[in-house]
Amino acid sequence: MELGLSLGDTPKPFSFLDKTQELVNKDLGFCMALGPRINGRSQEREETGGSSSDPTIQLNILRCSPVQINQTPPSKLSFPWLTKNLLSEPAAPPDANLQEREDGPALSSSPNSTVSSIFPMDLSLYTSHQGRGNKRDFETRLREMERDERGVSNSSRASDHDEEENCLVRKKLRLSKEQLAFLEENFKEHSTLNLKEKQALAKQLNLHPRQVEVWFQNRRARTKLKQTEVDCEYLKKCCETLTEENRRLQKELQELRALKTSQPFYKQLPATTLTMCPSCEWRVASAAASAINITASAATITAATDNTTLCLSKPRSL
DNA sequence: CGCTACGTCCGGATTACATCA
DNA sequence: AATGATGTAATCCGGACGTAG
Repeated sequence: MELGLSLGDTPKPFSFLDKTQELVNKDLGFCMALGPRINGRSQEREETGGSSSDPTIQLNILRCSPVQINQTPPSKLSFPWLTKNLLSEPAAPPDANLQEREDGPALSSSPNSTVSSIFPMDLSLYTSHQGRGNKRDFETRLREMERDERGVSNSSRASDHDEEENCLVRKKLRLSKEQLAFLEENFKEHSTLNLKEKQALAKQLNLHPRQVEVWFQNRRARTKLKQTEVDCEYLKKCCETLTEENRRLQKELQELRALKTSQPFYKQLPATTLTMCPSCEWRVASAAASAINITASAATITAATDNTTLCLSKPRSL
């Protein structure tokens, strides 16, 4: 289940408020909607990826040929270098910035892989140099390594791991513009990945599946954070509006109370108080009704209605 | 059928590094 | 060159869910 937070680019941040407009009109409240959880484990997504514990399926996926990838790509991308590079030896992506990243692991295509990555490899599977690694961390990495071993035969990665292990330096990967664009395009299509998509994406980007997974997790978190900020702004404005409304009504009420003490009978209301309802807004009528409750006896109202019929009549659009 | 252990994935919080002003 | 701010990749942790025994 997920919170019913709508996307910020919609004119109305909370789409479900359409159905509860009356509620919103009457009360300012914070609403949450519950809906089916949409993630990698949802029915339709999961069935494309198969069981996560099925190594056979993983192998079949990862061994697909470039042609297969082109036929069933995870996304309908049309990067100029994508098709070309999938079918040929990877050339450097059109990014000068990538040339500067040659201090990292060099781009290398796996001799055992039929799919050449379109991006330079810059793995950042590192060990903790501050003794922060724990059993869980180790197990997680081990799991990734094992999965990679099952599905991806990439000798260069293994050597990179060794280098990292020896260095014991935590390096932080900076994804290239192309990698980010590629990930963003995929994220636009679906914000979660099943195993198949994750591995295919990792292979194309020459990253570990874990890195792709982490990127999607962080991306979802950023999206949610951004949306929360948008919703906060919306609620803040609602709050300000209602505060102002409340202030105005309080003032009206005070004026009416003052009138009541000085002039107990509506018959004697000055004309100025009657000019406030040329459009007979329900709020005005409501304020007048409050005044009635406060000040008037039935007899007084009866007497007053002669002169103030319009103001005290039932609001038109209540 | 219910229970338990295990594996996996996710969200949220946090850390740590790279980059920029 | 030093430094603080910022962005973000990566980690940690707990919860939910599915599956096998």
